Amino acid sequence: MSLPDDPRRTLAEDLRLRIADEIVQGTLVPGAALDETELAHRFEVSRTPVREAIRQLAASGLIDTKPHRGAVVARPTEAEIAGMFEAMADLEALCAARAAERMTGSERRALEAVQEELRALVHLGDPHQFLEADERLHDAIHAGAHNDYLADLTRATRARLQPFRHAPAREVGRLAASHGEHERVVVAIVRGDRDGAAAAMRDHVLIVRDDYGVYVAALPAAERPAPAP
Amino acid sequence: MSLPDDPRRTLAEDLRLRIADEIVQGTLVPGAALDETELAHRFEVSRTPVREAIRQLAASGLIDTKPHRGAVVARPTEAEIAGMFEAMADLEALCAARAAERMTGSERRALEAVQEELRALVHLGDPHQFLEADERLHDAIHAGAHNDYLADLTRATRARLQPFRHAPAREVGRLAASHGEHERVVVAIVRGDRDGAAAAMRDHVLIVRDDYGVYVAALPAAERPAPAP
DNA sequence: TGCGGCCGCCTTGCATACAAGCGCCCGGAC
DNA sequence: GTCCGGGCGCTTGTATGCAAGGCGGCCGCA
Repeated sequence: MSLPDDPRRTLAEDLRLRIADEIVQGTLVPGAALDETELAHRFEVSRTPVREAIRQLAASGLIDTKPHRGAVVARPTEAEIAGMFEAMADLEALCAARAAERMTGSERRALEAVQEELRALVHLGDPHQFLEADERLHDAIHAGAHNDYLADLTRATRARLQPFRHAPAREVGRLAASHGEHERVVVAIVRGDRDGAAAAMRDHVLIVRDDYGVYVAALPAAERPAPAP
Repeated sequence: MSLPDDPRRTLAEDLRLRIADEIVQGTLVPGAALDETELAHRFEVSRTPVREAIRQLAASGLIDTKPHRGAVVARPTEAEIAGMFEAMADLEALCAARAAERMTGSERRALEAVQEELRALVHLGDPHQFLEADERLHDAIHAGAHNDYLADLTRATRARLQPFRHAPAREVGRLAASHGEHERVVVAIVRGDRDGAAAAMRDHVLIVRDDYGVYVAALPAAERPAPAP
């Protein structure tokens, strides 16, 4: 199962990607402890590359570490999550605005093609495929902004919030609504309407945030994000 | 000289701060190689904590690493630098806008106090002290936005660009001009003028970027950032 | 019986030893 | 003379061993 997939990469880099994946996929839930020895055994490597992977993930914010006390999957407070959602709305809006100004013709066509895909997937009602294509749509917009640094920041923010966007997004009603919100964004971008694209994207992200809020409120208190640090 | 300053922190963390400092201060220039063994000797530690520090710095973007080929201080292309400046303008503008909306009364007064300090320092003409206070002004605005995540992103971006903002900022004429630009920002924030604060801050950052462009153009070709990746 | 301090285990932090990849240099051939 | 290929050295990547710090449990005392 855990053979060294790609001998070109280093073990530490490989582990970083795998652990990050387990976090954003939800296999490792926020608050879960990351035991170096256990991870080393699980991936059949020594502790050294595990430690390096953990350090990198800590720097990227996905996990929290305290000296001599180990690492846990980051478990931000409600206020921190709210702040990250707000920042994500701003960043995504910026990307959309820039994309509206700068996308090439073929980029705009590719964007519309993904949106068409999403339209089809709404009817199929498969949340997994839908979310995958949704990610591609956002990715196309980030790339269309033609600013790699901004795109990286936005993607990193999405990754950090991913563990908190998972469950609510699976509600069926959400798919169609999400598609409609995207429609406004895509139309504005293709038309070159910078401010419209930004506004539509911001609204979309803020709706996602509100959905998350509703979802959390329905959770038993023990499973909610920590209210205090 | 290099005694273990604070026994509470781990060596790796300490090294990370020290190396980051040498980069933003300009002691380690973009493109300089970071030899693990050499750093280990210089700081009188083993390679292990050095490696961990390097991994964290790589994750934060201050240095570049390639497998089996070591680490160098990040040396972004001209296009990448331009993109980071653009993103910084957007981020700082966002912070300013939020600060205009959300700063408390005492935060606004503190902001004005720093601006007063800067006014005095312009006349003294000491670039070092001026830049230090300038940093405090921006920091106060980041904090005033009341969104820690956004503030962190903005500060990280400033840190990454710091090596490229150093030299041109020392021109004497720049100080007075910079102070004037700040004045617009501070007045708008204190007044609660969200859009005005954002616009003024964006202008300020873009002027800094343009100054950098002029500075680079005057440099001998060999010392300029790489034009291609 | 409840509380506080001490001891020991388990985990992380650091050092060192070993392996493996990459680049450079030199030699040979065209 | 130039270009290609192989060996050597230096660097990074990984494993392992050892030390130190934190936390929980246990025991003693009030």
